[in-house]
Amino acid sequence: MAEEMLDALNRAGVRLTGPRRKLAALIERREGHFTAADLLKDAGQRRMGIGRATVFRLLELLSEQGLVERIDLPDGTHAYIPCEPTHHHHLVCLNCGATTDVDDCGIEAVTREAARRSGFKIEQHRLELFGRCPDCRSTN
Amino acid sequence: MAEEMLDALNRAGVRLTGPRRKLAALIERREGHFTAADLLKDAGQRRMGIGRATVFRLLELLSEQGLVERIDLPDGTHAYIPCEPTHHHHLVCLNCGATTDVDDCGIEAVTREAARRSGFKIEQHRLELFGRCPDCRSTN
DNA sequence: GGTCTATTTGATACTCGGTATCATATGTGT
DNA sequence: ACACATATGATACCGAGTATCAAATAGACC
Repeated sequence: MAEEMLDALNRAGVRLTGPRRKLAALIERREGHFTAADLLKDAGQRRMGIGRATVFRLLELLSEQGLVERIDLPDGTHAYIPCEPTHHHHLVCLNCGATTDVDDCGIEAVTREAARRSGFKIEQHRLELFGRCPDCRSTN
Repeated sequence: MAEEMLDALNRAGVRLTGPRRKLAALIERREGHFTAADLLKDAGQRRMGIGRATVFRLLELLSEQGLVERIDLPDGTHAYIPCEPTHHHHLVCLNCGATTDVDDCGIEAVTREAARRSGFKIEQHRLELFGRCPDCRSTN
């Protein structure tokens, strides 16, 4: 998956620098969603001298390539989650932070219906689902 | 609608202070979504000496009562929109900022399907639809 | 209406996520 | 190995939101 990110950076025509490789590896080791601060802390603990700005810059790049997406948690904070660059939605575990992607299981119909009722022309939508993953569901 | 807000504040057991009345009136005059900064500017222009903190405090109160909801625009910024305190979703015009509410037109089925596929127990969801309202659709 | 007190207020200072700037370091095509 | 465009990290900055706290005030009681 770090490979995937580096490939994507290549495709985007940017350089494969040391900091970017290191950060990609750190993102790979993460589970569930994470914040920019989490990544920065990871990097700090390993004494890689990686700057704040670099972290944000990489997250922005990856997000342009669709390999990472920024979501808004129910408590209003922002988090990033690694994902596939196809259209999809996210399921986020409120307990452990695990995420999975779900593809369009019928949302098109919903947006069409909403458009019909409101007269709007709908161009984008965002659906986020929150709950408990199978693990957290059983172990408590 | 300002009435509605003041009623809700009453119901919540908080005081109906001057600043709260004034802000409720300002929110009423707004169209579409607005930011805390917008409100603050409105208040500033009318030389009501209303503090930053007060604005945020009222928005929080109203949001607890479900009369205002904070949404995340596609560009990542936060905005508030006045709305009814029932479960619903928002349709936001990307051109003029107008919003309307749409009730659950089939989303339950979508979340059930996503739950089935993923094994998650879904507890909350958030759906935001972005597009062009009837006016902006025709006039450009 | 006047008094009293808990609640609210606004000023100020702060935190936190994210961005701008800019001199220095480094990837990469040659 | 070179040259130069791109990326980096330090620093300063910005804007949304929160904490603090002394001064103001809503509203319950008389």
